[in-house]
Amino acid sequence: MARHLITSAIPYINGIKHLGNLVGSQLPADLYARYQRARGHEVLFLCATDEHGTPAELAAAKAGKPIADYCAEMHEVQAKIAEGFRLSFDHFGRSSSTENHELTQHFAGALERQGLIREVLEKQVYSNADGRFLPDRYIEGTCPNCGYDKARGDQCENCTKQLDPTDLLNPRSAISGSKDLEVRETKHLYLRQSALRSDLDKWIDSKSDWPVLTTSIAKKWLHDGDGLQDRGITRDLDWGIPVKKGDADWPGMEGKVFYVWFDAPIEYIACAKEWVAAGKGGDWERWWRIDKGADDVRYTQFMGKDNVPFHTLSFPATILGSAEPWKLVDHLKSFNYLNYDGGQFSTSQGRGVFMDQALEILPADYWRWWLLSNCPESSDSEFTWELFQQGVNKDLADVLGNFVSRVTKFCRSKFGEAVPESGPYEPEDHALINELAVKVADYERYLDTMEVRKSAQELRAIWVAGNEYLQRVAPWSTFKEDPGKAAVQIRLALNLIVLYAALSAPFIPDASAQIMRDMQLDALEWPTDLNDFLDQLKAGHAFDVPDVLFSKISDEDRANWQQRFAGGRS
RNA sequence: GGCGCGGUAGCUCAGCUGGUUAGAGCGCUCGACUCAUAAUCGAGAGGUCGGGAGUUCAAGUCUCCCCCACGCCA
Repeated sequence: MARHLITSAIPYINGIKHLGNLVGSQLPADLYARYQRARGHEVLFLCATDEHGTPAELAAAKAGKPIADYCAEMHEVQAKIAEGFRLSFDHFGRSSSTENHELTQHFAGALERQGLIREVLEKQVYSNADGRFLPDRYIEGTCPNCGYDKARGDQCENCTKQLDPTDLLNPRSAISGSKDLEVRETKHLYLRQSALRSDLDKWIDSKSDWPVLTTSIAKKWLHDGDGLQDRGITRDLDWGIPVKKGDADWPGMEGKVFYVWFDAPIEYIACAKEWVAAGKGGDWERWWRIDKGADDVRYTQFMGKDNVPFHTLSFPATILGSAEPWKLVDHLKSFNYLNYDGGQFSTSQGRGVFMDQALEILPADYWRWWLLSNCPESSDSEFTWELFQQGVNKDLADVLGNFVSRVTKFCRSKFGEAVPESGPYEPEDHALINELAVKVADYERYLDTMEVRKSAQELRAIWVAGNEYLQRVAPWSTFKEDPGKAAVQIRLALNLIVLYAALSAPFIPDASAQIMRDMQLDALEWPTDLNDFLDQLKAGHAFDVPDVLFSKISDEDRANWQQRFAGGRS
């Protein structure tokens, strides 16, 4: 039995995520976690909300709530939606947890002891009216280059020129609009990533099995220009993890917090501690400390491509730099973007389908299946309502759902609602079993290597094989001359339904569970021996004819949704 | 402007280290079947693999140039 530590990129606390976010990390991570559990492996699957930073503070202010309350509420909202999509996290933590406070401070202390932290005196814009330092992008003014009057402190959206906040003419706070700004000196801590460059380079080079997308992004950051740059790990904010070295105060850094990019990935570790604190597990270190039993853990991270630099460089820099025996990621699965109807999903513009809305209109399995079988694995991919409708109707309703329906209804009408009395399987039945054995092995291989689209294709082919078999042996004809033979065929077909429930569970857990209930079986075991597995429903085993497993998406629904989600989110 | 990933049948995509008549699903056409959610199964049509040049006995698959789309960065 292997041990799998699996993490999904942690979603930002600010609002509900769209389907593009879901398919880029949480959903494939869940597929993998469910599959590894089904294979009998020990799995710790973690995710959390990323709660620090200016956007969270502003969102809370906009909602008129204290930041801590806002985060707590939004965490619950996201947790509930995750549950709705059947994301099987062993724990869904929070980067604002006390566990993460302690660990983040611990890492900062360890890095400091290794000589990897340096202090830098920076000039930053302070807004007297807001009573706070302003991040570059929250300062607006007139672009000195093109005269655009809503240029941001980091870049002018109009002429795309990169700017410094001090370049702006008539600068003002984007938060309050106040022009009462001044440049103040403030001290910050920098992580000396440049000193870790060759270590990181060697480490990345050792990962020959990582996707090109992943390593090419990492290599670019390591080698472009002057190479990997040192980076500030602190900010002048109220909301966040106070800057300390371990338990000790950090002289000169009072009132400052760690930068969100520094504490967010550490939450992967802290989340395991939260998992223990929540009473769900007994020992988190055996997952994370290679000196305490984690040496046999295989750690896989899932994320969108925008998160790759943090996972290949920043977080490993934190871990390597600490010189402590923490577990580093073994495999990193990154995804491209899912586009929406010819454009991008946009949280700010409310364009596309958001996770809560998706669940309002259709069950989780519909989305899980389509998103996974069309996930943006090798390049950006496209969501359109036509493709979604076609995929769901054809794959789920026609191929799988209808198979379950035709078999159970045929049996009920000819033999009753129980597995009929019958003899052993015949050559044509064994031919199917042999064919399936090959397909199941392929399916397992694709899932093991996280080839998501291919695994979905293979699963579908396994469903199709059932329909082909029925068409080939035609029990409705056989029944007329030789009811006994038809009974054998239908017994195999009924067993196939159980096989489909077991194999499909990582993709469509609710439908699988429904099938198992209808087939009156409890344990959902993985089919390790197909001959045995497909012989488990014996004569006399009662079942219920299921309700329609997947109903089709009508043209009318599709048209309505297309219109409803085209514009901004109401 | 630099870099990155792509440009393969109407659509969405596979094609590893170059090697028989370029593949899948959907869509389309025809046929079979009638147990089933007007479902299923079979057959077929459909591509000069973005363009050009080169390397090679042989290139979608390697090299160079160009075009297009997207993304990232400065």
